[in-house]
Amino acid sequence: KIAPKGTTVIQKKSSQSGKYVIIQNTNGNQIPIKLLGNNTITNTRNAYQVVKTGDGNVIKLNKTSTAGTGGTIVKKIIPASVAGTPTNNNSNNNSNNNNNGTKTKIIVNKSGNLLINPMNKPAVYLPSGNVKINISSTQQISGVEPNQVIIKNKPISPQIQQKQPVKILPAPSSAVAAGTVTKLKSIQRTNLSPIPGSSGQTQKRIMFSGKSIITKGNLSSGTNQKILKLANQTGQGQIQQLNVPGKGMQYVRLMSTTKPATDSKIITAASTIPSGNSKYVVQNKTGGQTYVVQSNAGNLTKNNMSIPVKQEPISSIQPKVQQTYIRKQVPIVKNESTSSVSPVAINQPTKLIAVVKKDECGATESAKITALTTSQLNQLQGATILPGTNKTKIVMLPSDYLQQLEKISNTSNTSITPTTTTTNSNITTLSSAPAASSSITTPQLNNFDLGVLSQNSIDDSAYKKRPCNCTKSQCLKLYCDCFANGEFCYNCNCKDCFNNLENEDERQKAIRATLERNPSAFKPKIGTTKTDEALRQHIKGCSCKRSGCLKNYCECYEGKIACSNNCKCIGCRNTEDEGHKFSAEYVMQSADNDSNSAIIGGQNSSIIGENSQITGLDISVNKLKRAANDEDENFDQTLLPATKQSYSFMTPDVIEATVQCMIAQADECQKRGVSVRTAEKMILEEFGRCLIEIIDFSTKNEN
DNA sequence: GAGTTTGAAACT
DNA sequence: CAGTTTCAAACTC
Repeated sequence: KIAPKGTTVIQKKSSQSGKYVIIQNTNGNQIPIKLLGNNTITNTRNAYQVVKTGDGNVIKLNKTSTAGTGGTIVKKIIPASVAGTPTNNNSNNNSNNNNNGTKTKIIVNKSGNLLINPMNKPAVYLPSGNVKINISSTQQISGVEPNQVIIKNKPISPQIQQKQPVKILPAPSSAVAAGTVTKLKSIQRTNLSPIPGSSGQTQKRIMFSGKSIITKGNLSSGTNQKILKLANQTGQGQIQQLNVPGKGMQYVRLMSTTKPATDSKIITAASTIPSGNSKYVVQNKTGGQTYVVQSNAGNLTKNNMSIPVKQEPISSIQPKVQQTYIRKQVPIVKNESTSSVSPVAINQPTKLIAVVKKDECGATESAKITALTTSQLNQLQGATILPGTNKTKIVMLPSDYLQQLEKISNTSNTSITPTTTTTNSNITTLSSAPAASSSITTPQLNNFDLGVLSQNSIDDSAYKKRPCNCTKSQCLKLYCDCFANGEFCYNCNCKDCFNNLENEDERQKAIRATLERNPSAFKPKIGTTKTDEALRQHIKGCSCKRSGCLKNYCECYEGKIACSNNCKCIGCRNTEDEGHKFSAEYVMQSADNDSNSAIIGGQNSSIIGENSQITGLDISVNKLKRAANDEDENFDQTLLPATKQSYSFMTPDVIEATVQCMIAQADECQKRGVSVRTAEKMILEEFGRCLIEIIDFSTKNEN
């Protein structure tokens, strides 16, 4: 940080109370600045001195002289509580100061701003001409003791003071670029009109994690409690990790903003869950709100592209609905890069959308709603019971709890043993109360209570982030992929990990340090040229020497792009000229084990896999695969099926828009009160219409 | 799964 | 900015 202009360091001083730098301003006033913590006075350069404080701040001071023995401590730090009154008080027994306020002072005003009066005038509260230096409050910077100040020429950066849910723009992984990774993102909910009679209905929100079934409220007729299952134990006021693929770990906090609801319902009943579709629309029976949108990777696009889930401020959705829980996202770092996750004020209610987890045990995929009795709940260790009535409790369980429950149900004959009922809809209840079971498994769909458009719940793959294995970097260096992607570590195998919320301070420091080294450190490495959006290039280029840029050591190869002039590689074979060879080689190498093979091949690929319907075309699969990786101008792109087009057109925005249309259609269905089957049909037709538009657009817009 | 290779990141 | 070291992933056996 740069000291006020004109100041010079005249002495470095240590005392029992710490280290000081005595600076002299243009008026000859000597001002001591106490350094912080284990600060050190480091390099003395020719032109300036650099003072490094304990927290990593650097004060850069012009150096004109080292002479002088001044350095009278003019230490006048007025507590904020009393600093509101202009004062001339210099009570630190400094001989060079008097009490008439004519000497330079350092005061702290009410706002916690450090004021230095360099004009040798009486110190008054916020006088013009004073140098105003913002300081952080001691609550906001760790390691800063009371009465210590950090001098900054600018306010503390917002990401320190306010944790805004702005995420570092992650560098797109190669898999994402290929459009093949199952990815859960956010979808903005459309305004869904409430069902009449919803006014004043108290509702709760659903919290969820990628591995959880989350539901809440009591069932339509049962008196049992439901289980919310989260990845980790959590509860109101506690922070819960949510892994939002593509956005990394998101941390949410459950907070109560109102009294517990007397009776809340979100999922009231389940109908038979058909398979083969792509989404859940779960609606409050009485409130009329659509709460849950669940997509799965498998069906919507045939490319394992998943449907995002997004929060939306509740105020724009249902003002009359009383909000019980809100979601707070904790930021990673402030970044001007766009992010689909908008900052959310701490106390701003948000709409939460739940994801229903795939039943890992069942042969068929299913959603699960579980109900337990109080006695059972009391025996659930690790569960957090959220406020609710006796009839309605929300319980959050560790992610593996359902499995535990299933084991219990299979092995135990104690009172906790639940009655397991599996219905056609594969909704399993664990309850001793038949009423609850029936309420869950009723095949009747009441007023679009639960329109399940897809049976393919999201499995873990939808949340999979490649775990890191860092051992020495504490996951705070770019060596760590999680950190480099702006994500928290989650389900990783790292040691001494600091890339988590518990070490947010350290993490923020690391982020700042990384950005200091390279301001573009968190930006995508692979961008597009200005002239050709389709031509992706590694911005920095690789520097491979021995791999020929034909192995995943090479970032270009890993990103499935050819090396460019940006590269400094030696013996590169990853070029446009060798593109055919490279691409074919790549496909042959990767088809077997690459998860991306789902899109460009594989037995079950609906596009160009062995069972593909288009294999009859006079194009070999390999040629298609190869061409999909080529920029071969001689290759007839129109021969390509969705593979190529999907890169260009199935962008997140397009997918999001598509799903929005489908949600709107669902809303329309609900308004009309059509049957579920009709609703499914209408929504699928809407999906088809969207696809036609996309295809239409793609054929008209080659770029 | 252990050991080696590789190249980006970090450091000097 | 160049050279070296560190690091974690990719790769090999």
